[in-house]
Amino acid sequence: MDMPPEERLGLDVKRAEQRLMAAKHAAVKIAGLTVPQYAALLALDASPGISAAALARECLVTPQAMNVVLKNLLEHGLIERSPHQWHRTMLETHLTDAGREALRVADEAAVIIERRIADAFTPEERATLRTLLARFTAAI
Amino acid sequence: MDMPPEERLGLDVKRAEQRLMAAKHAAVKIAGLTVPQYAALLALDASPGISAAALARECLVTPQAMNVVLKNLLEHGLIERSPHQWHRTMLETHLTDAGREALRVADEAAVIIERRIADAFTPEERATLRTLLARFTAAI
DNA sequence: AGCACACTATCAAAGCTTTGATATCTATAC
DNA sequence: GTATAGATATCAAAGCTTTGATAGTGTGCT
Repeated sequence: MDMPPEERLGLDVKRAEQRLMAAKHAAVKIAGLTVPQYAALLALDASPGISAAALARECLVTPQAMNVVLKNLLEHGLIERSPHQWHRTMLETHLTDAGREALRVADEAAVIIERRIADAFTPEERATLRTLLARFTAAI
Repeated sequence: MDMPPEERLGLDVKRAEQRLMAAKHAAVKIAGLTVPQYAALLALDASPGISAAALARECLVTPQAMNVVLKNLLEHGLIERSPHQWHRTMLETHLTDAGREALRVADEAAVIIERRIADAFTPEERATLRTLLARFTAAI
């Protein structure tokens, strides 16, 4: 039960991620999107016609979670899903024009945040942070 | 729309936090707890009788979110809440014996993870990581 | 051909989180 | 004494996430 908070690096990572998510949430909100929706649209734009399962892997969530996100995007008319040619068990997902527009607006705001973060570090510091975080992840 | 992923540090932080949460989730699960429940019990153990609102601030969540967590803990008999003496609008929250035991079991497993992470770095590296993460947070 | 394995989608349950809105009580200022 | 401001709890709605379970479909091995 005794471990000084100074050594609990988990808290620092969590706090950083929490602040990042809060900022991104506010940013993409102006496009009427949530962060998971923005992430899905971004991946969808890079890989048109991708399946929901593949999209889930890309976004590091479970297929069920992605399903809910896609359901909401569908209801808002930002994507459309159509049955695949031979893979009858597969649904092809594509952005609609409204989806592309929402993504454009959201990405504009989101990039501002990422740029502000990136500019706060020198290239060497960025590399150091990435290396340390990679070791952090690997240690778990 | 164009920003090379190499410069998007947010992804690295998110991945690290995600892996950390997954590991902690598995750890505290053996005590029948979720991570937010574990965090609440930990803070509750450090500050007996604290109010739900104060607990929410401690755990960096909204009072509503904490309310749900406490409701579940209450149903599982891990905490008890009683009206405050003069602050009639306040509820004092305390751990039950079952709560203390669950916290003990969960913390034992959780500390193993934090220790494994801490041991993956030298003290200087730990300090560097904390500094960089602080600047990361501040930049947002 | 037949069978096992892997992948896809989807339903259900449980839980966390947020924003927004309400009601009550305390404390401080006037 | 009253009024305003701050704090507390709580209801409701919307959304994300996980684990568990079900069912159809494609692929490759025997």
